[in-house]
Amino acid sequence: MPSVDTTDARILLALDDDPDATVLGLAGTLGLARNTVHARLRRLRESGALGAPSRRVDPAALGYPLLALVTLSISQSQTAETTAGIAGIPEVVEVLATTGDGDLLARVVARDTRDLHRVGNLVLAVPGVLRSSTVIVLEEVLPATVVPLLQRAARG
Amino acid sequence: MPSVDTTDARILLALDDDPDATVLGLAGTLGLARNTVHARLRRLRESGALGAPSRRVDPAALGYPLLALVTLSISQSQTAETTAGIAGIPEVVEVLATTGDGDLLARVVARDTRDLHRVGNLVLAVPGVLRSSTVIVLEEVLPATVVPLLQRAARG
DNA sequence: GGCAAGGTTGAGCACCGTGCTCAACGCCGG
DNA sequence: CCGGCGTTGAGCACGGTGCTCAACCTTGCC
Repeated sequence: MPSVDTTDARILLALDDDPDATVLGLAGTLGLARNTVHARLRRLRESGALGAPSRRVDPAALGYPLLALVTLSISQSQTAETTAGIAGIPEVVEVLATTGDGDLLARVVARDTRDLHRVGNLVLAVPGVLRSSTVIVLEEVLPATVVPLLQRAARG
Repeated sequence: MPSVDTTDARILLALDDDPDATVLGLAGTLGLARNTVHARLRRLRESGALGAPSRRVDPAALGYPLLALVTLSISQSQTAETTAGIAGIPEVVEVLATTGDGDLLARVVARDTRDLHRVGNLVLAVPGVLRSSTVIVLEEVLPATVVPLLQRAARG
C-alpha cells in the first residue's frame, strides 16, 4: 500500500541526509540514472508523499526562545470559532485536535516566562476555552524525523 | 535582540510563501538587489536562524496514517537510557522533555489502531517508563508555522 | 564638517543543475 | 510472443548560482 517503494525510500533517505543534494548528486550516490531520480521525485511530489521543502526558521532567533505545550478543553458547541481564535494568536505555532480529556493541543512560543503567562491568558480569553494546562518544553530530546520509517521502507 | 531585522523577516516570509523561490525571484518581488538577498540569506543560515531546508515526507504516504501523542512518566534515576530507548523506536518521530506530571511527550505514528497498541506496548516495555497516556490526533488544526511571528517581525 | 565602516547596489563572470525530449534497452504480465 | 512500463543514456536551451569588483549611500564617530 505505501506508494513509496525501496528505491523511493533510498532517494528520500539520501535527501534527508543532505537536503541540499541535487538530482545529479543523488543519482550519483545512489547509482541511478538522473532521469530515474528525476521521474521518481516528480511522482513523489505529485502524490503528496514529498511536500514542498519547508525552510525551517528557528523561533529562538526571532526572539521566542521559550516553547510550551498548552492542552485545552473547549466547549463543544462552538469549536470552529474557538479553534480559529486560538490559531489566530501569533505565538500559537501549531494546533492539534486530539482525543482524550483535552480537546486541543497547542504548541506555543514566548519571549520568556512572563510572556508565556501573557499568551496563556490570551488563549484562555478565547471564547469557548474552558480549561487550559501548560507545560514548558525543556529540551527537544528527539527532533522530528521520519528517518527510521524510511530506513524500514528502504529495506523492504 | 532578535538577530533578524525587518528586511530579513520579509525575505523569510517570501520564502515561506514560495519555498522554491530563487534568490533572483526574491530580489525581484521584494525590490532588493540580488546581492542583498544573497548576503542576508547567508547570514541567516550561518547564524542558525534559517535551518537547512527540510524535505517534508508525509508519514501517511509511508503507510503510517495514524498520529498519536504519548505522555510518559519515567523513572528519574536512568533518564538517559530511557529516553534513548524511546527515541530508538522507529514509530517515535519526535520526543520532547517537558515539565509537569508527564516527563516526556512522544509523537508516534502507526499503521492503524492495532499497530498503535503494539507501539504503545513497545514504549511501555522500555526500562524506566513508569506510566504512559496516549491520545490520538484527530486533525492538524493548524500546521506548524512561524508566519505570524515573521509578520510581526516584518512590521518592526 | 569631515571621515571611516558597513550595508546596498549594479555589473559581470564561469560553472553547473535543471527540466525536458528522444530513442533504445530490459523486464514482467497478458 | 508481444505490448507496456520503468530505466537508461544522450543531448539541449535556459537560467540560477556563488563569487568578485567597484561605486554608492547611509550611519555613527571624532
